[in-house]
Amino acid sequence: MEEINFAKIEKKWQNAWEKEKVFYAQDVPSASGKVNEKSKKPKYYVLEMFPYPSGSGLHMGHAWNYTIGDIIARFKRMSGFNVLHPMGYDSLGLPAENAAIEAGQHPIDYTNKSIPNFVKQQKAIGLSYDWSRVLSTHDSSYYKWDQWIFLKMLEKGLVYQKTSAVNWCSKCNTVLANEQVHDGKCWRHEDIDVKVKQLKQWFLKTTEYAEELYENLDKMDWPDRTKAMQKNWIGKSHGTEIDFEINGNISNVVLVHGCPDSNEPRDPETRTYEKHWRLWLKGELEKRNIKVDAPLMPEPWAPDYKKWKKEFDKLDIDENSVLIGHSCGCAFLVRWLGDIKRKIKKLILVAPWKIAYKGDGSDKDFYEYKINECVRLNVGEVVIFTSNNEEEDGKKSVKLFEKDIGGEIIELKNQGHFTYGDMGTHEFHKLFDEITEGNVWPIFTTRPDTIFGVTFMVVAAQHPRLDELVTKDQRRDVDKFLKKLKSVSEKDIGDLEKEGVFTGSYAVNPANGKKVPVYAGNFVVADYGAGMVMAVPAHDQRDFEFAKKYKIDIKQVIKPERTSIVTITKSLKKEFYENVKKFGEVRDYDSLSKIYTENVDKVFNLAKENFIGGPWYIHSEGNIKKILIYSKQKSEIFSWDNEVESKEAKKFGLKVGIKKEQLDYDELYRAYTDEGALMNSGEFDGLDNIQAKREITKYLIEKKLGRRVVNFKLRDWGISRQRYWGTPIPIIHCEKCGAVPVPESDLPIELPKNVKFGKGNPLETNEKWMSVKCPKCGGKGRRESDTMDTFANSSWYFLRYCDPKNDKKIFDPRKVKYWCPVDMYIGGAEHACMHLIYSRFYVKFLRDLGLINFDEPAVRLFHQGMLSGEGGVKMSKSKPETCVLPEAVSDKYGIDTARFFLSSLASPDKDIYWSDSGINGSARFTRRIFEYFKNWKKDKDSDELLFKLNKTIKNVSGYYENFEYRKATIEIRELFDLISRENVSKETLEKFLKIFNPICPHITEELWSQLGNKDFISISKWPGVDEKKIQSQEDDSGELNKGQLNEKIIEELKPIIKKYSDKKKVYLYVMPFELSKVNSAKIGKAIGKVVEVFAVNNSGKYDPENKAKKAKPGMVAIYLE
RNA sequence: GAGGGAAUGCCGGAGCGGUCAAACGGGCCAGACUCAAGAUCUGGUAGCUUAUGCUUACGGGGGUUCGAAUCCUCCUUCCCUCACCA
Repeated sequence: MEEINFAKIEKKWQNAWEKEKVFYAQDVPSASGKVNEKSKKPKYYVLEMFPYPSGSGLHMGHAWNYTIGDIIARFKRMSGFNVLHPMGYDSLGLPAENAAIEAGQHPIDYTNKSIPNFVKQQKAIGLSYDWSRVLSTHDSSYYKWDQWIFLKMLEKGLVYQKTSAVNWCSKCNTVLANEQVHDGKCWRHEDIDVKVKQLKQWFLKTTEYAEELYENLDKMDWPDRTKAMQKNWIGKSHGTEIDFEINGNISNVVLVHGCPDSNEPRDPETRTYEKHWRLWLKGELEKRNIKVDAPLMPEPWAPDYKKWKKEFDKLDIDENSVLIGHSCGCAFLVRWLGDIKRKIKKLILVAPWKIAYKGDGSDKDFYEYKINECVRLNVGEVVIFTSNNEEEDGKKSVKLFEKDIGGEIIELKNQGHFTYGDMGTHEFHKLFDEITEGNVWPIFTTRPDTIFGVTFMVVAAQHPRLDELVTKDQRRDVDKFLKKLKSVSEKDIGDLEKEGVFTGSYAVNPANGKKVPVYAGNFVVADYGAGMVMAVPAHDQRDFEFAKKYKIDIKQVIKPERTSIVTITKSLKKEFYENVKKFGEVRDYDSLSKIYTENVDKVFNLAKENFIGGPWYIHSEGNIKKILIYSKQKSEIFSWDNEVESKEAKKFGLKVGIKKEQLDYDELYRAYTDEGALMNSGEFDGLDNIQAKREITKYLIEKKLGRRVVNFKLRDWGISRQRYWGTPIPIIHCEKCGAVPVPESDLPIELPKNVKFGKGNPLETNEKWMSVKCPKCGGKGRRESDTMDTFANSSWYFLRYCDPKNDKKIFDPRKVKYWCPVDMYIGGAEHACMHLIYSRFYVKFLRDLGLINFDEPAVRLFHQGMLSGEGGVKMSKSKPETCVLPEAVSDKYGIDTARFFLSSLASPDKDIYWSDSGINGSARFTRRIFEYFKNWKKDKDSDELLFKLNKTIKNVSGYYENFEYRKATIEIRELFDLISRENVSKETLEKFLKIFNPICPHITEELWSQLGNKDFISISKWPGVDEKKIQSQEDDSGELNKGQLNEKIIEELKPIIKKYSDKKKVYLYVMPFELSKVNSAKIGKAIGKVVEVFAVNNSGKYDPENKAKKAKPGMVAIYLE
């Protein structure tokens, strides 16, 4: 057999396609608005995820990925679509930088060398790309628009900067996204432990779109698993946010009263201001378990520092004390603090007074002292209350205090000197709030129904506000715990035992006012929800374990109702039933119930014999509707109901009957997390817990103690990378103005070539690039040296393909409107959560910016499977021996043979293996085709062939549409098998080539020209289907021949009648239009039974078992009686 | 623990309640052509048997149905994703 020169054929047609721009998509609409020919066709945008061009080129696995898209692009193009099938390179980013460094080259040089190599290889596979649209993200004309989008997001408030703990890979020398960390290891370096580092980072507010990102998924035609993964990632959960008051580490509140003027109304009891807020405040605080010290000072009308000090020295003051002074009390308090030099949490001065009254020198010493500067250092927080209508001296005093100890001044309206006379009330809520500020912790829960079962709280060990909760006594224990925690590497977090430590603080359960301890725990995630959980050990397994470990109360609030239905086998049922009958006559359902009730023990024993497991119990409930038997050991409950079928049993059975003794948690080894009725929950007792969720939430909302919330797991996207090879973030840091956005007109900020690699961020090694003028004030500024995550580039590239060369705008919205969204997006499943969420986010942003008019980037998404080498070895470019190279395959078998072989292996979403013997089989086929064409002589087609041809065209079209390439190859083989048996017409051969073209473009193009065609088969019209040819053949085959329906029915009935010879009458149900064709007498005669025929839509038909619905065209439904 | 997917002859892999001992390919076996091998072509490839026959078979147990690889249910096993998410 003659050898076919595949290389020559491939080159020939690749060059011809290129020269004639065969695959160039026609751009529409043009700027002038003129509509051209191609725009009249429907558009189809098929896109494969663009690669990062590695220097080592591509292997067969990559080639296959692109081929998957190419087949559909070619099919669509022939089917009359204006197809956009572009290719580009994700050349800017970490992978490329790493590869370049490894190769010892500058990333620019490395990339510029790699891309042409990639293009060459891709062209050699015969991919039908529009090469005029190729783009590379490292091109500043591309990443200019990354920067532009960043500025737009900044304008819209979707960008912010914050210091945050980041994942740091020491090998990449950069920050990794959460998604890029697997098991505490870098996604690119499996040997590198990711470390936690604190850095100032730029973030994009992806959370702003969390709701839409989540909800839209339901409407999208994407693979279920991808949608499931994204849903999981975004993690929407509905719940209730409940306010817990935790008066954390306030060890006590100390109140110092002032010295009322002699003419001021005075309270005889307290010797201070009359009806003062002091008493009200004390009461309010004590209600909340906060200790209040409010000593009465000696002779307030003639205050003496030493005497007062003596009184005060008796009090316990520590770093968690809050000290409040009023009026002259402030003067004392500050002086005293200067003397004792102790640390306190907070100092609140209300209408402070530090100036002696004119003309009265007696207590001058009390007021006019020098404030010790250590006060400023020792006091955690200072707040000064004053009022607009305070006396001049008072106002002066405020300034004096503020000068020496600083603090926040709160000026209230018309409160004078904050006495009853000035305020008109003894309630001083602003002060109360100031003391308890931040003590309300909104806690997220999905189980508000268990609120009464809360017996402790757990705050994340990494919670930023943990310190506020730690009391003096517990400080040491907590520190010890935290230290231990840090020594454990993050990768073990999953296996970590739940551990915690008491913080010393107590929270107040808003439902019942009970105090519960607050623990710090290693199992609470700091940045989800509130970073603190309400723990219900009786009904949450994790909490349960924790409570057991630390011997915390477990309070049950849901009564278990454990039921499960197990269907008992027919034979067992029968046997059991026969035995039950021995106990009495069974006439009907009630009599059966009676037997059960009266013979509980006997039935019980019988059940024991008949059914597996034990020991057994029978539970009855008055009139027995069912017997419930369960095995305590297996903790399962079997139910059997004579009347109710197993299907219904589920509906009916679950709620009825089972009474289990209340679970005793001392004996219990696990929490009860299933449904049940509430108990120990006050007014909510007895409510079904599902209902209770609603009711308790409603109650909390009414009391303003909670609210319904939706919580997301999705975090904002940290885009900062401390790397060179990324889009520079368009920000200039000015000494005066802070972070200033670069004006749009200055874009792009190009990456400087002259940088040094090795330590830290290479960009910072180019001083010339770094130092710039501030765009705002013209002063000294430095460029932001962080670059953007590579996913920023790939989040919108598919839009740029529509208008890749536009240097005025990111793209012409009219062009994008025509082409987008992408109709078919093909890429690996590994991008399900990163790239595909980010690009959805970008699309939504650009839509809200008014640039595009659709919501999602791609209508359909397809994940291809992986191609492995012979024997299942993963192909890796770093291990050349594992790789099958397209050029090698091409030389030996021709690239079309490889395309055919891979298509025939399995559906493209499955993982497949390369096999040398397998491709031999495909090579046999391609050779046979060439062989046939060589010897072919024009002739007429047989009917059988025309039937097969048309049927194949019809089916294959559907197969290409749905990525069922394997089935396409099978039918094409079958068709060719028929063709090869005879000499067929030219038309048939041409049609055959056309449907074969998407998979094997080169050889079909070659054979097409051999048949004398001067045009390209690749853009020829897809063959039509002659339905008549298919129809007539099928009729002949007798399958659905309506004239023979009677015979068919007889044949069908014969075996059934044989089997059920005792039945007298046969009812047949047919489709209405077939009724006339069915002869009941004829059939009846043939089978020897009485036959009655009904149309399925006949409402008067006799059909006790509702069989009629089973009838189908050409097929009757049968009922025997 | 949560979610998603899967299980078919020697292998890969189609399978629409009846036309299913189950497409197609690979492998293997036999035959043809050859001195021979390869290539090519033809046939076979669950068992009994050589019949337009029966039996056993689509992970296992049950069920629905006149009829199940296909529908329901439980179980087992495997793969993937997320994983202390309150």
